[in-house]
This record gives sequence, structure tokens and C-alpha cells, in this order.
Amino acid sequence: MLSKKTKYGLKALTFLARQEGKKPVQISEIANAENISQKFLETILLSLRKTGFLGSKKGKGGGYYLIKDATEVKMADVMRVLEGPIAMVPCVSLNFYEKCDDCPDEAICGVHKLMLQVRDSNLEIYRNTMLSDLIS
Amino acid sequence: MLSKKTKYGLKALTFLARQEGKKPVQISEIANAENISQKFLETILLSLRKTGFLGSKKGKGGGYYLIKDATEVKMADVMRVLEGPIAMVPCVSLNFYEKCDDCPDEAICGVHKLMLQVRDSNLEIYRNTMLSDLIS
DNA sequence: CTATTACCCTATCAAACTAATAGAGTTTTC
DNA sequence: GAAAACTCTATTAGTTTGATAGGGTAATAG
Repeated sequence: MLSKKTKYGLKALTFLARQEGKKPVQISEIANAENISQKFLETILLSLRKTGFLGSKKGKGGGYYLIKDATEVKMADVMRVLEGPIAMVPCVSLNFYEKCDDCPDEAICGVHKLMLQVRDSNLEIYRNTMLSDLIS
Repeated sequence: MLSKKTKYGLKALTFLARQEGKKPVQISEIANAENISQKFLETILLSLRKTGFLGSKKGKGGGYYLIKDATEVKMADVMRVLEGPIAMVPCVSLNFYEKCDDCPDEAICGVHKLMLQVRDSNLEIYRNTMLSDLIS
């Protein structure tokens, strides 16, 4: 299940990607437009800023804006920040690999085998989809 | 993240699929072999029996066994029982569709667009992978 | 320069879910 | 008829999620 955090984060990013210029957009404007709790959105945008996707400007006329062009924002990177590892199981994760403590041999494990396929296909989607692809 | 329930359920199914005949296997044997809490496994096997994947035999020499041949057990069906909907978001679910209460128009929603792709590719995997494919 | 705007941070909290455990009950077979 | 093994209900600790509250800090316009 996709977390609300990820859902809201993606919605905010697409909202910003749809903006004309690079003018900062206020949190409240995004929250209203996308029906998101403003306070919750704050923490999400903050994490997107800290991870280099967004910039922010304080004071009157401030807000958040995309740092890179939407065509250069890979969904794989966004998903890792918002949702965490793309793999459904740590033993098939590229960036967060961890051995299962119960499983004696990954080569034999059926779960491993299946989840490896799932990871590969999802990764391909997330790597080939840019933020710009999400706006109609 | 894959739940332990699903993980254990898949492991139990592959364990049963590896058996020679159709002889019932005791819960305790599966639990020991796969390092699973026996009581927890009980509830999982029970749900797999109720959904038609497993049969059980009581009394001495009893246990669980696969009802169908492993080549006929589609992972899509197994996953739906163990993990729930395959879609990461209800608005792209085939069997559990639900409209997002916040989203005014799915055709415009970027999340919808992305998750549709993910669902399609995952569904293809789960539909084309049989239980027999998971045993090496 | 100062008031306003808007970001930034910490803490808290209820609800839901997960994983595991306990214990008793029931059916079947030898 | 007793043992073996499945079946069921209830409980619980722990974690995560989503949301809220409230104040603090920085920057900008006028």
C-alpha cells in the first residue's frame, strides 16, 4: 500500500511541476489545491527540500519550488525518499540490502526469486519515469 | 514492504510444493524447516485452506497439502489472499477499486498514472508466475 | 525597521496494523 | 478411547501512520 506521505509528496511535486515559472508556491496553496492537511504537507515538503528536490524561499512571496527541471527528476529517487526502499523485501534491495535472518540460502528461497522479479520491473518503471511524465 | 504473513505463506506453499507425493505435512514440520512461529503459521495456513489453496487432514498422520498442482497455482491469486490488493492504491485496483476522496479527476492525477504502470507490470509478473516457478 | 508572511522544528496523540502468544476446543484416526 | 493434529477466540506488545498543536525563526515588502 502506498503511504499517504508518498501520495501527497507526489501530488505536491506534480503540482509544482505544472507551474509556469519557477515562482515559489505557498504550502497553503498546494494543500488547498490537492486536499492535503497543511501541517502534514509541511513535513513532507521539508524532507523533499532536504533531499535536494525542492528549494524554498522565506518571507512574503515565499514558498517552495522545484530545483531541477521536471524532465530531470527521476521517480526512482523520489520514491526512495518518500516511500523508502523500492524492494518489497530487504534481501532483494540494491540500496538497503539486508540478509533475512530466517532464510538459510537466498538462492533457494522462492520469496527471494519472486521479489527479485518484482523489484526489477518496478525499478525499470521508476527509473524511466520522470516527474514530467506524470503531468498530463 | 512485504508482510511476514505473506512471506511465511509463500514459504509454506513452496515447501509443500517441494514434497514428493500429496502426503499431508504437519504444521510443526513446516514451521521448523522454515523458521516460522508455529502458532502464527497456523493462522496463515488456515486462511490458505479457506481460500482453496490447501487441504487439510486431521488426526494422526494429518497435516496440510496442496490441493492443486503447483503448476496451476497462480501467484496473483496467492498474493491477493495473503497480501491483499496488488495495486498500491485503491483507485488503480481491478478487484478492490475505490475512488480517492481527495482526487477530483483520476485522468489528471499523476499518482494514478504512475501507479497504473506499476500495477500493470506487477500483475503481469504475478499472473505469469506459478508456484512451481518458485522452486529451484 | 518593523510587521507580516511563511518556513522550520519539536512534541504529542489516537487509530490502525502487525506479529506473536496463549489456551482451550474439536475432529479424526489408529 | 486416547493421542495426534487441526480449529478457533482472545489478548497483547510493539510499531507505524496520519494528523494536530504550538511556538520559534528567518526573510521580505513597504
